[in-house]
Amino acid sequence: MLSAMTAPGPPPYGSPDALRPRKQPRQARSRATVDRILASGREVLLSDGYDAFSTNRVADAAGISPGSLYQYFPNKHAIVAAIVDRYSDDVSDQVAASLVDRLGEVGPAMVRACADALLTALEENADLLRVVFEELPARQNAARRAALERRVQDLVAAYLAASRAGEPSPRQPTVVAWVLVLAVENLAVRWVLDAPPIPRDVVLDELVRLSLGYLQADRGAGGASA
Amino acid sequence: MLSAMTAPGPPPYGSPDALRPRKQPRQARSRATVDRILASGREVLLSDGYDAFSTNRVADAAGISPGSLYQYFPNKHAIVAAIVDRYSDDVSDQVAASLVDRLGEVGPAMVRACADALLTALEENADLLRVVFEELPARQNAARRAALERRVQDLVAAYLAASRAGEPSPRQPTVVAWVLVLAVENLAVRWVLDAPPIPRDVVLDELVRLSLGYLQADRGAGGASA
DNA sequence: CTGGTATGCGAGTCCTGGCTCGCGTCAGGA
DNA sequence: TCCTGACGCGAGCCAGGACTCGCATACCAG
Repeated sequence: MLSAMTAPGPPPYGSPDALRPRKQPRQARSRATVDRILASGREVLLSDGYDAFSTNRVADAAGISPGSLYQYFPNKHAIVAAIVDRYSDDVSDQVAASLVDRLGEVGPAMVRACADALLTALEENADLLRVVFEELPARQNAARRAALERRVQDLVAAYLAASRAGEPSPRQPTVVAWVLVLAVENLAVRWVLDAPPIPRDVVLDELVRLSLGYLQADRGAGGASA
Repeated sequence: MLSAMTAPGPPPYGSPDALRPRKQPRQARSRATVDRILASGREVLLSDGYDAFSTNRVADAAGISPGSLYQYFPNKHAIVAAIVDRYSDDVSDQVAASLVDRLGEVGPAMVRACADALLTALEENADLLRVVFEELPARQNAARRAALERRVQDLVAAYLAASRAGEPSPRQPTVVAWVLVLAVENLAVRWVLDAPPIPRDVVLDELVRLSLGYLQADRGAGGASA
Protein backbone atom coordinates (compact mmCIF):
# COMPACT_ATOMS: atom_id res chain seq x y z
CA MET A 1 0.00 0.00 0.00
CA LEU A 2 0.89 3.65 -0.15
CA SER A 3 2.85 2.98 -3.26
CA ALA A 4 2.67 6.62 -4.23
CA MET A 5 4.66 7.63 -1.18
CA THR A 6 7.48 5.17 -1.57
CA ALA A 7 8.48 6.43 -5.00
CA PRO A 8 11.72 8.41 -4.76
CA GLY A 9 10.69 11.17 -7.12
CA PRO A 10 7.16 12.34 -7.71
CA PRO A 11 5.82 10.23 -10.57
CA PRO A 12 4.58 12.11 -13.63
CA TYR A 13 0.84 12.51 -13.83
CA GLY A 14 0.73 10.21 -16.80
CA SER A 15 2.01 7.41 -14.63
CA PRO A 16 -0.53 4.67 -14.00
CA ASP A 17 -0.84 5.03 -10.26
CA ALA A 18 -0.15 8.69 -9.75
CA LEU A 19 -3.85 9.05 -9.20
CA ARG A 20 -4.31 6.10 -6.89
CA PRO A 21 -5.84 6.94 -3.53
CA ARG A 22 -3.47 7.06 -0.61
CA LYS A 23 -5.55 4.97 1.67
CA GLN A 24 -8.98 3.46 1.72
CA PRO A 25 -11.52 5.00 4.05
CA ARG A 26 -12.34 2.42 6.72
CA GLN A 27 -14.95 3.99 8.88
CA ALA A 28 -18.31 5.29 7.73
CA ARG A 29 -17.23 8.79 8.69
CA SER A 30 -14.34 8.86 6.27
CA ARG A 31 -16.36 7.28 3.51
CA ALA A 32 -18.76 10.17 3.85
CA THR A 33 -15.81 12.56 3.66
CA VAL A 34 -14.64 11.09 0.40
CA ASP A 35 -18.14 11.36 -0.98
CA ARG A 36 -18.34 14.97 0.10
CA ILE A 37 -15.03 15.74 -1.56
CA LEU A 38 -16.22 14.23 -4.82
CA ALA A 39 -19.59 15.94 -4.67
CA SER A 40 -18.14 19.32 -3.80
CA GLY A 41 -15.44 18.97 -6.39
CA ARG A 42 -18.10 18.35 -8.95
CA GLU A 43 -19.99 21.41 -7.84
CA VAL A 44 -16.93 23.61 -8.01
CA LEU A 45 -16.22 22.28 -11.48
CA LEU A 46 -19.75 23.04 -12.60
CA SER A 47 -20.21 26.42 -11.01
CA ASP A 48 -16.78 27.97 -11.39
CA GLY A 49 -14.96 25.88 -13.93
CA TYR A 50 -11.69 24.07 -13.89
CA ASP A 51 -9.61 27.21 -13.52
CA ALA A 52 -11.13 27.84 -10.12
CA PHE A 53 -10.75 24.22 -9.10
CA SER A 54 -8.17 24.48 -6.33
CA THR A 55 -7.74 21.99 -3.57
CA ASN A 56 -8.36 24.66 -0.97
CA ARG A 57 -11.54 25.65 -2.74
CA VAL A 58 -12.82 22.10 -2.89
CA ALA A 59 -11.97 21.46 0.73
CA ASP A 60 -13.75 24.64 1.69
CA ALA A 61 -16.83 23.73 -0.33
CA ALA A 62 -16.84 20.30 1.23
CA GLY A 63 -16.59 21.75 4.70
CA ILE A 64 -13.36 19.96 5.48
CA SER A 65 -9.74 20.99 5.78
CA PRO A 66 -7.16 20.71 3.01
CA GLY A 67 -5.29 18.19 5.08
CA SER A 68 -8.21 15.79 5.19
CA LEU A 69 -8.48 15.94 1.47
CA TYR A 70 -4.94 14.73 1.06
CA GLN A 71 -5.59 11.73 3.23
CA TYR A 72 -7.47 10.07 0.40
CA PHE A 73 -6.25 11.78 -2.75
CA PRO A 74 -2.56 12.04 -3.61
CA ASN A 75 -3.03 15.26 -5.55
CA LYS A 76 -5.44 17.59 -7.21
CA HIS A 77 -5.57 15.67 -10.47
CA ALA A 78 -6.71 12.53 -8.71
CA ILE A 79 -9.85 14.29 -7.55
CA VAL A 80 -10.70 15.48 -11.02
CA ALA A 81 -9.95 12.07 -12.43
CA ALA A 82 -12.27 10.41 -9.94
CA ILE A 83 -15.10 12.77 -10.81
CA VAL A 84 -14.63 12.38 -14.53
CA ASP A 85 -14.29 8.63 -14.23
CA ARG A 86 -17.63 8.33 -12.54
CA TYR A 87 -19.28 10.47 -15.19
CA SER A 88 -17.54 8.66 -18.00
CA ASP A 89 -18.67 5.30 -16.73
CA ASP A 90 -22.23 6.53 -16.48
CA VAL A 91 -22.35 7.57 -20.10
CA SER A 92 -20.56 4.47 -21.20
CA ASP A 93 -22.97 2.27 -19.29
CA GLN A 94 -26.04 3.89 -20.72
CA VAL A 95 -24.86 3.68 -24.29
CA ALA A 96 -23.58 0.16 -23.95
CA ALA A 97 -26.83 -0.95 -22.33
CA SER A 98 -28.84 0.58 -25.10
CA LEU A 99 -26.73 -1.25 -27.65
CA VAL A 100 -26.87 -4.58 -25.89
CA ASP A 101 -30.63 -4.38 -25.53
CA ARG A 102 -30.99 -4.15 -29.29
CA LEU A 103 -28.27 -6.43 -30.56
CA GLY A 104 -30.94 -8.61 -32.18
CA GLU A 105 -32.72 -5.85 -34.04
CA VAL A 106 -31.82 -4.33 -37.38
CA GLY A 107 -32.65 -1.26 -39.37
CA PRO A 108 -33.37 2.41 -38.80
CA ALA A 109 -35.34 1.98 -35.62
CA MET A 110 -32.46 0.25 -33.91
CA VAL A 111 -29.92 2.84 -34.96
CA ARG A 112 -32.19 5.64 -33.99
CA ALA A 113 -32.82 4.20 -30.58
CA CYS A 114 -29.12 3.92 -29.86
CA ALA A 115 -28.42 7.43 -31.06
CA ASP A 116 -31.25 8.61 -28.91
CA ALA A 117 -29.75 6.88 -25.91
CA LEU A 118 -26.45 8.59 -26.57
CA LEU A 119 -28.03 12.02 -26.87
CA THR A 120 -30.03 11.46 -23.74
CA ALA A 121 -26.98 10.38 -21.79
CA LEU A 122 -25.09 13.47 -22.90
CA GLU A 123 -27.93 15.87 -22.31
CA GLU A 124 -28.43 14.56 -18.82
CA ASN A 125 -25.22 16.21 -17.64
CA ALA A 126 -24.53 18.69 -20.35
CA ASP A 127 -22.82 21.03 -17.92
CA LEU A 128 -20.32 18.44 -16.82
CA LEU A 129 -19.86 17.41 -20.43
CA ARG A 130 -18.91 20.97 -21.22
CA VAL A 131 -16.35 21.06 -18.46
CA VAL A 132 -14.85 17.78 -19.55
CA PHE A 133 -14.70 18.66 -23.22
CA GLU A 134 -13.94 22.34 -23.10
CA GLU A 135 -12.02 23.07 -19.95
CA LEU A 136 -10.01 20.06 -18.97
CA PRO A 137 -6.81 19.48 -20.89
CA ALA A 138 -7.85 16.54 -23.03
CA ARG A 139 -4.67 14.61 -22.36
CA GLN A 140 -5.80 13.77 -18.85
CA ASN A 141 -8.95 12.10 -20.09
CA ALA A 142 -7.50 10.64 -23.24
CA ALA A 143 -7.17 7.21 -21.73
CA ARG A 144 -10.60 7.23 -20.16
CA ARG A 145 -12.22 8.49 -23.33
CA ALA A 146 -10.39 5.96 -25.44
CA ALA A 147 -11.66 3.19 -23.18
CA LEU A 148 -15.20 4.41 -23.51
CA GLU A 149 -14.93 4.58 -27.27
CA ARG A 150 -13.32 1.19 -27.51
CA ARG A 151 -16.05 -0.38 -25.45
CA VAL A 152 -18.72 0.96 -27.77
CA GLN A 153 -16.69 0.21 -30.86
CA ASP A 154 -16.31 -3.40 -29.82
CA LEU A 155 -20.03 -3.72 -29.36
CA VAL A 156 -20.75 -2.16 -32.71
CA ALA A 157 -18.16 -4.31 -34.42
CA ALA A 158 -19.66 -7.42 -32.88
CA TYR A 159 -23.08 -6.35 -33.99
CA LEU A 160 -21.88 -5.73 -37.51
CA ALA A 161 -20.05 -9.02 -37.73
CA ALA A 162 -23.13 -10.87 -36.55
CA SER A 163 -25.78 -9.16 -38.58
CA ARG A 164 -24.17 -8.62 -41.93
CA ALA A 165 -26.79 -10.65 -43.73
CA GLY A 166 -27.22 -9.27 -47.19
CA GLU A 167 -24.25 -6.97 -46.93
CA PRO A 168 -22.42 -6.91 -50.25
CA SER A 169 -18.76 -6.51 -49.36
CA PRO A 170 -17.41 -7.79 -46.06
CA ARG A 171 -15.53 -4.70 -44.93
CA GLN A 172 -13.60 -4.94 -41.71
CA PRO A 173 -16.09 -4.50 -38.90
CA THR A 174 -13.50 -2.88 -36.67
CA VAL A 175 -12.81 -0.18 -39.21
CA VAL A 176 -16.49 0.40 -39.85
CA ALA A 177 -17.17 0.56 -36.13
CA TRP A 178 -14.32 3.03 -35.66
CA VAL A 179 -15.74 5.33 -38.29
CA LEU A 180 -19.28 5.03 -37.08
CA VAL A 181 -18.60 5.55 -33.41
CA LEU A 182 -16.26 8.50 -33.77
CA ALA A 183 -18.49 10.24 -36.27
CA VAL A 184 -21.66 9.83 -34.28
CA GLU A 185 -19.99 10.61 -31.00
CA ASN A 186 -18.59 13.88 -32.17
CA LEU A 187 -21.84 14.97 -33.76
CA ALA A 188 -23.77 14.16 -30.63
CA VAL A 189 -21.33 15.98 -28.38
CA ARG A 190 -21.18 19.01 -30.60
CA TRP A 191 -24.93 19.16 -30.91
CA VAL A 192 -25.34 19.16 -27.17
CA LEU A 193 -22.56 21.64 -26.48
CA ASP A 194 -22.86 24.07 -29.37
CA ALA A 195 -26.65 23.96 -29.58
CA PRO A 196 -26.86 24.64 -33.30
CA PRO A 197 -30.32 25.55 -34.59
CA ILE A 198 -31.20 21.98 -35.45
CA PRO A 199 -34.12 20.26 -33.73
CA ARG A 200 -33.42 17.13 -31.80
CA ASP A 201 -35.35 14.78 -34.04
CA VAL A 202 -33.73 16.21 -37.12
CA VAL A 203 -30.35 15.41 -35.66
CA LEU A 204 -31.52 11.91 -34.92
CA ASP A 205 -32.79 11.54 -38.48
CA GLU A 206 -29.46 12.67 -39.81
CA LEU A 207 -27.51 10.37 -37.55
CA VAL A 208 -29.58 7.48 -38.82
CA ARG A 209 -29.04 8.54 -42.42
CA LEU A 210 -25.34 8.92 -41.82
CA SER A 211 -24.99 5.50 -40.23
CA LEU A 212 -27.17 3.50 -42.58
CA GLY A 213 -26.00 5.37 -45.63
CA TYR A 214 -22.44 4.55 -44.68
CA LEU A 215 -23.22 0.91 -44.03
CA GLN A 216 -24.93 0.53 -47.38
CA ALA A 217 -22.49 2.64 -49.34
CA ASP A 218 -21.10 -0.12 -51.46
CA ARG A 219 -22.67 0.51 -54.80
CA GLY A 220 -20.71 3.06 -56.75
CA ALA A 221 -18.62 4.59 -54.05
CA GLY A 222 -16.54 1.55 -53.29
CA GLY A 223 -12.90 1.83 -54.18
CA ALA A 224 -13.08 5.27 -55.67
CA SER A 225 -9.50 6.31 -56.20
CA ALA A 226 -8.34 9.81 -56.94
CA MET B 1 -4.74 52.03 -28.53
CA LEU B 2 -3.54 50.30 -25.40
CA SER B 3 -7.11 49.55 -24.54
CA ALA B 4 -6.05 46.72 -22.30
CA MET B 5 -4.21 49.05 -19.97
CA THR B 6 -6.96 51.61 -19.49
CA ALA B 7 -9.47 49.10 -18.17
CA PRO B 8 -9.88 49.46 -14.42
CA GLY B 9 -9.96 45.76 -13.69
CA PRO B 10 -8.21 43.09 -15.69
CA PRO B 11 -10.66 41.94 -18.38
CA PRO B 12 -11.53 38.25 -18.40
CA TYR B 13 -9.70 36.19 -20.94
CA GLY B 14 -12.93 35.58 -22.80
CA SER B 15 -13.15 39.29 -23.50
CA PRO B 16 -12.71 40.20 -27.16
CA ASP B 17 -9.55 42.26 -26.85
CA ALA B 18 -7.86 40.68 -23.88
CA LEU B 19 -5.47 39.14 -26.36
CA ARG B 20 -4.82 42.22 -28.44
CA PRO B 21 -1.19 43.25 -28.67
CA ARG B 22 -0.14 46.18 -26.55
CA LYS B 23 1.65 48.00 -29.29
CA GLN B 24 2.70 47.36 -32.81
CA PRO B 25 6.39 46.84 -33.46
CA ARG B 26 7.66 49.80 -35.49
CA GLN B 27 11.26 49.06 -36.20
CA ALA B 28 12.68 46.02 -37.91
CA ARG B 29 14.40 45.05 -34.69
CA SER B 30 11.18 44.72 -32.78
CA ARG B 31 9.42 42.92 -35.59
CA ALA B 32 12.14 40.32 -35.40
CA THR B 33 11.62 40.11 -31.66
CA VAL B 34 7.94 39.37 -32.09
CA ASP B 35 8.77 36.71 -34.64
CA ARG B 36 11.29 35.17 -32.28
CA ILE B 37 8.73 35.10 -29.49
CA LEU B 38 6.24 33.32 -31.68
CA ALA B 39 8.78 30.86 -33.03
CA SER B 40 10.21 30.06 -29.62
CA GLY B 41 6.78 29.79 -28.11
CA ARG B 42 5.90 27.26 -30.74
CA GLU B 43 9.04 25.32 -30.01
CA VAL B 44 8.38 25.26 -26.30
CA LEU B 45 4.85 24.09 -26.98
CA LEU B 46 6.09 21.30 -29.20
CA SER B 47 9.03 20.12 -27.16
CA ASP B 48 7.76 20.49 -23.62
CA GLY B 49 4.03 20.89 -23.88
CA TYR B 50 1.63 23.48 -22.64
CA ASP B 51 2.31 22.78 -18.99
CA ALA B 52 5.87 23.96 -19.38
CA PHE B 53 4.82 26.97 -21.41
CA SER B 54 5.70 29.81 -19.06
CA THR B 55 6.44 33.34 -20.14
CA ASN B 56 9.87 33.17 -18.55
CA ARG B 57 10.57 29.98 -20.42
CA VAL B 58 9.51 31.42 -23.74
CA ALA B 59 11.49 34.58 -23.19
CA ASP B 60 14.50 32.50 -22.30
CA ALA B 61 14.15 30.33 -25.38
CA ALA B 62 13.77 33.42 -27.53
CA GLY B 63 16.87 34.94 -26.01
CA ILE B 64 15.04 37.99 -24.75
CA SER B 65 13.92 39.21 -21.35
CA PRO B 66 10.46 38.72 -19.90
CA GLY B 67 9.93 42.44 -20.01
CA SER B 68 10.43 42.63 -23.74
CA LEU B 69 7.87 39.95 -24.21
CA TYR B 70 5.23 42.00 -22.46
CA GLN B 71 5.84 44.95 -24.73
CA TYR B 72 3.93 43.20 -27.47
CA PHE B 73 1.74 40.66 -25.74
CA PRO B 74 -0.61 41.61 -22.91
CA ASN B 75 -0.40 38.20 -21.29
CA LYS B 76 0.60 34.62 -21.69
CA HIS B 77 -2.60 33.54 -23.37
CA ALA B 78 -2.15 36.07 -26.13
CA ILE B 79 1.07 34.36 -27.18
CA VAL B 80 -0.57 30.97 -27.34
CA ALA B 81 -3.52 32.43 -29.18
CA ALA B 82 -1.27 34.01 -31.77
CA ILE B 83 0.54 30.74 -32.38
CA VAL B 84 -2.65 28.74 -32.62
CA ASP B 85 -4.29 31.34 -34.84
CA ARG B 86 -1.54 31.12 -37.35
CA TYR B 87 -1.74 27.34 -37.41
CA SER B 88 -5.51 27.37 -37.56
CA ASP B 89 -5.53 29.72 -40.50
CA ASP B 90 -3.05 27.52 -42.32
CA VAL B 91 -5.22 24.46 -42.04
CA SER B 92 -8.33 26.42 -42.85
CA ASP B 93 -6.73 27.91 -45.93
CA GLN B 94 -5.57 24.59 -47.28
CA VAL B 95 -8.90 22.90 -46.85
CA ALA B 96 -10.86 25.81 -48.19
CA ALA B 97 -8.58 26.09 -51.20
CA SER B 98 -8.97 22.42 -51.94
CA LEU B 99 -12.71 22.79 -51.80
CA VAL B 100 -12.85 25.90 -53.94
CA ASP B 101 -10.65 24.31 -56.57
CA ARG B 102 -13.18 21.53 -57.02
CA LEU B 103 -16.50 23.28 -56.63
CA GLY B 104 -17.39 22.32 -60.17
CA GLU B 105 -16.65 18.64 -59.86
CA VAL B 106 -18.90 15.93 -58.49
CA GLY B 107 -18.60 12.37 -57.24
CA PRO B 108 -16.16 10.23 -55.33
CA ALA B 109 -13.01 11.71 -56.79
CA MET B 110 -13.93 15.18 -55.64
CA VAL B 111 -14.79 14.08 -52.12
CA ARG B 112 -11.68 12.01 -51.88
CA ALA B 113 -9.49 14.84 -53.01
CA CYS B 114 -10.87 17.16 -50.37
CA ALA B 115 -10.53 14.57 -47.64
CA ASP B 116 -7.00 14.01 -48.79
CA ALA B 117 -6.28 17.70 -48.54
CA LEU B 118 -7.61 17.72 -45.01
CA LEU B 119 -5.53 14.75 -43.96
CA THR B 120 -2.45 16.25 -45.53
CA ALA B 121 -2.97 19.56 -43.79
CA LEU B 122 -3.34 17.83 -40.44
CA GLU B 123 -0.41 15.49 -40.94
CA GLU B 124 1.84 18.34 -41.86
CA ASN B 125 1.92 19.60 -38.28
CA ALA B 126 0.67 16.63 -36.36
CA ASP B 127 2.70 17.60 -33.31
CA LEU B 128 1.13 21.02 -33.06
CA LEU B 129 -2.26 19.47 -33.73
CA ARG B 130 -1.71 17.24 -30.74
CA VAL B 131 -0.86 20.15 -28.52
CA VAL B 132 -3.88 22.09 -29.68
CA PHE B 133 -6.29 19.20 -29.32
CA GLU B 134 -4.92 17.43 -26.31
CA GLU B 135 -3.18 19.94 -24.11
CA LEU B 136 -4.81 23.30 -24.52
CA PRO B 137 -8.08 23.81 -22.70
CA ALA B 138 -10.50 23.72 -25.60
CA ARG B 139 -12.42 26.75 -24.43
CA GLN B 140 -9.61 29.05 -25.51
CA ASN B 141 -9.77 27.81 -29.08
CA ALA B 142 -13.48 27.28 -29.23
CA ALA B 143 -14.06 30.50 -31.12
CA ARG B 144 -11.20 29.97 -33.51
CA ARG B 145 -12.20 26.39 -34.17
CA ALA B 146 -15.82 27.33 -34.67
CA ALA B 147 -14.76 29.91 -37.23
CA LEU B 148 -12.72 27.35 -39.11
CA GLU B 149 -15.58 24.90 -39.12
CA ARG B 150 -18.10 27.50 -40.17
CA ARG B 151 -15.93 28.57 -43.06
CA VAL B 152 -15.76 25.03 -44.38
CA GLN B 153 -19.39 24.35 -43.63
CA ASP B 154 -20.43 27.38 -45.63
CA LEU B 155 -18.41 26.19 -48.58
CA VAL B 156 -19.85 22.71 -48.38
CA ALA B 157 -23.36 24.05 -48.01
CA ALA B 158 -22.90 26.25 -51.05
CA TYR B 159 -21.55 23.32 -53.00
CA LEU B 160 -24.51 21.17 -52.01
CA ALA B 161 -27.04 23.82 -52.84
CA ALA B 162 -25.50 24.32 -56.26
CA SER B 163 -24.93 20.73 -57.27
CA ARG B 164 -27.94 18.93 -55.99
CA ALA B 165 -28.91 17.75 -59.42
CA GLY B 166 -30.73 14.47 -59.11
CA GLU B 167 -30.94 14.61 -55.37
CA PRO B 168 -34.25 13.18 -54.23
CA SER B 169 -35.21 15.20 -51.19
CA PRO B 170 -34.02 18.77 -50.73
CA ARG B 171 -32.66 18.51 -47.23
CA GLN B 172 -31.31 21.66 -45.67
CA PRO B 173 -27.81 22.13 -47.01
CA THR B 174 -26.69 23.80 -43.81
CA VAL B 175 -27.69 20.82 -41.74
CA VAL B 176 -26.11 18.39 -44.16
CA ALA B 177 -22.93 20.44 -44.21
CA TRP B 178 -22.85 20.57 -40.43
CA VAL B 179 -23.09 16.80 -40.20
CA LEU B 180 -20.58 16.17 -42.92
CA VAL B 181 -17.95 18.60 -41.76
CA LEU B 182 -18.02 17.65 -38.10
CA ALA B 183 -18.02 13.94 -38.83
CA VAL B 184 -15.17 14.07 -41.30
CA GLU B 185 -13.17 16.53 -39.25
CA ASN B 186 -13.26 14.42 -36.14
CA LEU B 187 -12.37 11.25 -37.99
CA ALA B 188 -9.45 12.92 -39.68
CA VAL B 189 -8.13 14.43 -36.47
CA ARG B 190 -8.50 11.21 -34.56
CA TRP B 191 -6.83 9.20 -37.27
CA VAL B 192 -3.84 11.49 -37.26
CA LEU B 193 -3.56 11.71 -33.49
CA ASP B 194 -4.47 8.22 -32.36
CA ALA B 195 -2.84 6.43 -35.27
CA PRO B 196 -5.20 3.47 -35.32
CA PRO B 197 -4.07 0.49 -37.42
CA ILE B 198 -5.88 1.67 -40.51
CA PRO B 199 -3.95 2.52 -43.66
CA ARG B 200 -4.27 5.99 -45.03
CA ASP B 201 -6.05 5.05 -48.23
CA VAL B 202 -8.51 2.89 -46.34
CA VAL B 203 -9.42 5.86 -44.23
CA LEU B 204 -9.88 7.93 -47.35
CA ASP B 205 -12.09 5.22 -48.84
CA GLU B 206 -14.20 5.18 -45.73
CA LEU B 207 -14.50 8.94 -45.60
CA VAL B 208 -15.75 8.90 -49.17
CA ARG B 209 -18.21 6.13 -48.38
CA LEU B 210 -19.40 7.98 -45.31
CA SER B 211 -19.94 11.23 -47.16
CA LEU B 212 -21.53 9.90 -50.33
CA GLY B 213 -23.52 7.29 -48.47
CA TYR B 214 -24.93 10.02 -46.28
CA LEU B 215 -25.73 12.27 -49.21
CA GLN B 216 -27.56 9.50 -51.03
CA ALA B 217 -29.23 8.06 -47.97
CA ASP B 218 -32.75 8.90 -48.93
CA ARG B 219 -34.16 5.62 -49.90
CA GLY B 220 -35.47 3.71 -46.94
CA ALA B 221 -33.75 5.53 -44.14
CA GLY B 222 -35.61 8.80 -44.46
CA GLY B 223 -37.96 9.62 -41.65
CA ALA B 224 -37.39 6.50 -39.65
CA SER B 225 -39.06 7.12 -36.33
CA ALA B 226 -38.49 5.17 -33.18
C1' DC C 1 -12.43 1.81 30.56
C1' DT C 2 -8.36 2.20 27.72
C1' DG C 3 -4.96 2.11 24.32
C1' DG C 4 -4.25 2.32 19.54
C1' DT C 5 -5.58 3.73 15.19
C1' DA C 6 -8.31 6.18 12.01
C1' DT C 7 -9.83 10.61 11.07
C1' DG C 8 -9.77 15.50 10.97
C1' DC C 9 -7.79 20.02 11.53
C1' DG C 10 -5.85 24.48 9.60
C1' DA C 11 -2.18 27.61 9.98
C1' DG C 12 1.62 27.73 7.55
C1' DT C 13 5.48 26.42 4.15
C1' DC C 14 7.24 26.97 -0.13
C1' DC C 15 7.53 27.35 -4.81
C1' DT C 16 5.96 28.46 -9.25
C1' DG C 17 5.27 31.75 -12.57
C1' DG C 18 2.84 35.84 -14.44
C1' DC C 19 3.98 40.28 -14.73
C1' DT C 20 6.32 45.10 -13.56
C1' DC C 21 9.28 49.03 -13.50
C1' DG C 22 13.07 51.87 -13.55
C1' DC C 23 16.76 52.30 -16.10
C1' DG C 24 20.09 51.68 -19.99
C1' DT C 25 20.69 51.34 -25.22
C1' DC C 26 19.77 51.93 -30.07
C1' DA C 27 17.66 53.85 -34.36
C1' DG C 28 16.40 57.38 -37.31
C1' DG C 29 14.71 61.98 -38.44
C1' DA C 30 15.99 66.93 -38.29
C1' DT D 1 25.35 65.55 -34.52
C1' DC D 2 21.76 65.42 -31.31
C1' DC D 3 17.57 64.14 -29.32
C1' DT D 4 13.41 61.77 -28.82
C1' DG D 5 10.99 57.79 -28.65
C1' DA D 6 11.22 52.93 -29.63
C1' DC D 7 13.33 49.01 -27.83
C1' DG D 8 15.31 45.98 -24.49
C1' DC D 9 16.82 44.49 -19.96
C1' DG D 10 16.36 41.48 -15.73
C1' DA D 11 16.08 41.41 -10.84
C1' DG D 12 12.36 41.09 -8.28
C1' DC D 13 7.51 41.68 -6.67
C1' DC D 14 3.55 39.27 -5.39
C1' DA D 15 -0.53 36.40 -5.57
C1' DG D 16 -2.17 32.10 -5.84
C1' DG D 17 -2.28 27.58 -4.72
C1' DA D 18 -0.53 22.70 -4.02
C1' DC D 19 0.66 20.36 -0.26
C1' DT D 20 2.46 19.35 4.88
C1' DC D 21 2.81 18.41 9.71
C1' DG D 22 2.12 18.37 14.41
C1' DC D 23 -1.62 17.97 17.15
C1' DA D 24 -6.58 17.24 18.70
C1' DT D 25 -10.49 14.28 18.47
C1' DA D 26 -13.50 10.31 17.35
C1' DC D 27 -14.05 5.46 16.86
C1' DC D 28 -13.49 0.59 18.06
C1' DA D 29 -11.35 -3.66 19.92
C1' DG D 30 -10.14 -5.97 23.99
